[in-house]
Amino acid sequence: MADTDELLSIRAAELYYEENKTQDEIGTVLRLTRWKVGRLLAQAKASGFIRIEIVHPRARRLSIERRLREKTGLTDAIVVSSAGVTGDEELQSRTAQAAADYLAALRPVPRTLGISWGRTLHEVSLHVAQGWATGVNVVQINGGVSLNRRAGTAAATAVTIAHKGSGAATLLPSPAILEHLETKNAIEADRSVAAVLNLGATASAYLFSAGQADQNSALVDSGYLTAEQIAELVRKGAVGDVVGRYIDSTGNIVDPELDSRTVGIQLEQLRHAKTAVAVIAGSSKHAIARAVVGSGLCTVLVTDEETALAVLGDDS
Amino acid sequence: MADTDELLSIRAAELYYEENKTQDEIGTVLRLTRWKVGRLLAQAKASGFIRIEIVHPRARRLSIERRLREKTGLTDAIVVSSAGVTGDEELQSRTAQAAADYLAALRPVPRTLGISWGRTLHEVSLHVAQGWATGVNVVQINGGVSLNRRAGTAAATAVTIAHKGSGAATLLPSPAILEHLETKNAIEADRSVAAVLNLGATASAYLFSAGQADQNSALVDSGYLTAEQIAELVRKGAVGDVVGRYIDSTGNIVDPELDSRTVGIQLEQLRHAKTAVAVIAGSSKHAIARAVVGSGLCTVLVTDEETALAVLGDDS
DNA sequence: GTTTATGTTGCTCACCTGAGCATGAGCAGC
DNA sequence: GCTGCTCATGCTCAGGTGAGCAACATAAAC
Repeated sequence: MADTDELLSIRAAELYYEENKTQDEIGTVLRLTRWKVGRLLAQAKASGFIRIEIVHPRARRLSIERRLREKTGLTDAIVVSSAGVTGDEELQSRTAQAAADYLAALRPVPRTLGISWGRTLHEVSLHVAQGWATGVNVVQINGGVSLNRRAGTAAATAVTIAHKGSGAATLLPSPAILEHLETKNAIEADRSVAAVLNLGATASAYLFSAGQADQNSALVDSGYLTAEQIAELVRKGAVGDVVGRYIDSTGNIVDPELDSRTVGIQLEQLRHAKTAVAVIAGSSKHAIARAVVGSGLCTVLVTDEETALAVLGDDS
Repeated sequence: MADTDELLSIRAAELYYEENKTQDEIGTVLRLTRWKVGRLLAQAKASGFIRIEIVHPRARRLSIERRLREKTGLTDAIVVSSAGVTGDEELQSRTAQAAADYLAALRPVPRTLGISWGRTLHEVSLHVAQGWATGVNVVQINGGVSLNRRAGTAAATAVTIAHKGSGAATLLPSPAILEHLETKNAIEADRSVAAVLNLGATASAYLFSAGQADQNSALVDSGYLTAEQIAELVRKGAVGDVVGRYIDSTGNIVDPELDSRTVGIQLEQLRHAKTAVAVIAGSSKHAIARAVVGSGLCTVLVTDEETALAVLGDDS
């Protein structure tokens, strides 16, 4: 009986969804009343036999967003669908697009926006809509200019976002990590750097990404850290970095000594920010995404479907 | 504008399908009238952004069935969905199930049913419902008893289907292919064999499968042909076999000499049958399925989604 | 400036659909 | 055998939704 009903509900679903017949017509075909058909259809939906997917680069997964808001303390969550996606490349592009859209729709429009840098943020900057704000002040919140050609993109990211928002970019003229603590203290004390750091601390919103702890990290690429140093950090429990600071799965700094030589905003400042938007996408960033959300480093998470599910713990 | 509308239609679709909101509610959220929302939704559907899949082992693809009936001359077509399928194994099992269901629902119920043998038909026999007919006569239409242990299943297939239909099985006591033409003529002339062949020729319905032309063929497994012989047949244009007879993509016999040594129903008899049900599933059988349908060897095709699309020529 | 062709918008209406409710069959316990 | 319970069934009714239509805006052509 239950078996017959299941089969019937599938037949009904075929006629309803694939042939666009009305429940009444289906009733005639299957010799059922239209109410029975309605109930079978409801049953098919409830049993999960009907899968509705929105296949579009800019499609979002609202149900996952809701669950994220409810289960974590996030103010907001943006989850892009990964239906029909081919690789991590596209996933990150979609997520960057979504982050750019979110930034443009953010209310109140931030007067001062603190941003980090990296491949993700750079892509976000490319997608930000022209005229997303009027007179915004974009401030870098972690060091990274110079050192090699990659650094150019860090500045470009800030400048592009600022320009598209009819504003100005304030760059942080400092390396991300210094070799000696004294140098770091000295550079932070320098007026030009201190001023930028102070401005960053007062930003009305933050937009940043996170890096996974492996040899593909942007910090390795940029020459700030070696693959060996990363391996050592991983041994100590590091899952990734936020604004250049490596954290473990609970959100704590992994290596205080290294951290003391890192120039930029403190994680506590991010934790206390009213609006901190984290953009994290890709299968390699599940762990760091979890750590960021779990330790309250952001109030808003922009991510992809799989990463969101990992944060929710649905991948077990 | 078209771009804005597209994005809007995606947002609307998300709210409609994922959040189960009414079009009116969506209108309020997106600041649109409910008619505009309705139109956006229709547009999203028409553009193919909404993909509705019925995920169930026994789900069928009615739209493909309809296209098959229209584009080819088939009386009927059964296409099982391959949504969420893991391998060819499961695909064939689903298709066999569907074929069994079709047989049970066939009207008028066949008095005499001619069947071939093979892995596919054997699986169909397992799925046929108890009591699918009352007093059916199941006749083998191509040779294959004895020769090795595999042959046992050929008899079992016929017996099982007959038994479940409260009837008797009539086996064809002959090998599939004989080495010498004289032996074949002699065996065909034998009264016990001739009687079965005559009975098979008068069957009110036929149920058969088809084999691909490669070394995995059942005819190779059974020892009737060697891998080299198959290779030679392929060189001559063979795409597969139906009731032991190898055909090319246009449905013509590839090797008349070999064919003359093959015992069983003639292809022309199948072509003139009022009801000839072909059960063909799996990625390796696309070519033979195409040949069977294209040359009118069956009036009904039971297959899987991918094979059906291949028959329709949608894989180009 | 006027006209015409085209596409968009908001509406009416008829139909489709889901929720809630009354009915009656089937069944276990007394 | 009767009672009370559960559950499937068919119905009423209150929305929800799509087709068709008239009004309107827009833009190209005259």
